[in-house]
Amino acid sequence: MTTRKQKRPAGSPQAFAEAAECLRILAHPVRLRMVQLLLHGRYTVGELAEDAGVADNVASEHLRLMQRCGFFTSERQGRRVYYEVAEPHLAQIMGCVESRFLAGR
Amino acid sequence: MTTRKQKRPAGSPQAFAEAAECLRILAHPVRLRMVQLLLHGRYTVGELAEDAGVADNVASEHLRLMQRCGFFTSERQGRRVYYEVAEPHLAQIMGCVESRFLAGR
DNA sequence: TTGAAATATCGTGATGTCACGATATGTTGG
DNA sequence: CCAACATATCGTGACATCACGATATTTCAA
Repeated sequence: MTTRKQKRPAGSPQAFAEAAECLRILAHPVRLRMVQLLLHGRYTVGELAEDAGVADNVASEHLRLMQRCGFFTSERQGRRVYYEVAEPHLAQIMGCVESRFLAGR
Repeated sequence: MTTRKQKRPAGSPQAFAEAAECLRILAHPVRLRMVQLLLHGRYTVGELAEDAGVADNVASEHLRLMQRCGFFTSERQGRRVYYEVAEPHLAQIMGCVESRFLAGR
C-alpha cells in the first residue's frame, strides 16, 4: 500500500505542470482556430494564416510552438509545408471546448 | 443561405477569444489541482492552499481568478470561505486532461 | 542562375503573468 | 473591546508572451 494520509485525486505535481503547459499552448484564439481546422484535414502555413487572419510569420511561430509540444507534425511538399494533427487527445479536448464555447445553440 | 465561400468548422472570432481566455485561466498547475480537488467536494481557501502547497494569499488570488470567469462560487461560513464548482463543463475538460496527463497507467 | 514564392528565424518593445511581502477586511472567542 | 484567525487586496520586481518588421532559408520556374 502506498504512503498517503488521505484519499485524494491522482496526479503528481510534475504531471500537473506538464498538463498546464500544454493547456497554456492551447489557450490562444489563433492557435485554437488552427487546431480546430487541422482536426478536419491537412493545411499549409499560408492557408492557416489566411483563415486565422494573421501574417504568415506569425502563423509559422504559432505552429512551431504547437509542434514542439507534440500537437502537430509537418511535412514539406515543394515550397509548401503541410501541418497535421499528431496528438490524438486534441480531438477530445477540442470537443469539450466546442461544446462549451462554439456550440451553435 | 448564409454567405460563405467554403465549408469550415464553426466559431466566431469572439467565441475563440472567450474560449482561449478560459483555457488560459485553467492553464496553471496550482489552478488545475484546485479544480480537480473541487470537483470532488467543497473546500476552504486554507485547505486548498495547503493541498496545493502555496501560501494562503496566493491561493486566494487563484481562486478569485477562477471565480471571475465563472468556474467557482464561494460561500462564507464564519471565518472560512468555501469554494465549489459552478461551471458544469469543468468536469468534462478535467476528464480530458486527466486521461491524457494524470492517468495511472 | 536569377527572381519570386513559401516558410522560418531573429530582435525588439509593449503588455501580461506570477509569487511574494505587506497590509486590509471580516469573524469569532474571551 | 481586543487579539487571533481566515481571507482578501495591493504594490512591486522578475519573467513570459505576443505581434511586428526585417532578414534568412528553401524551393521552384523561367
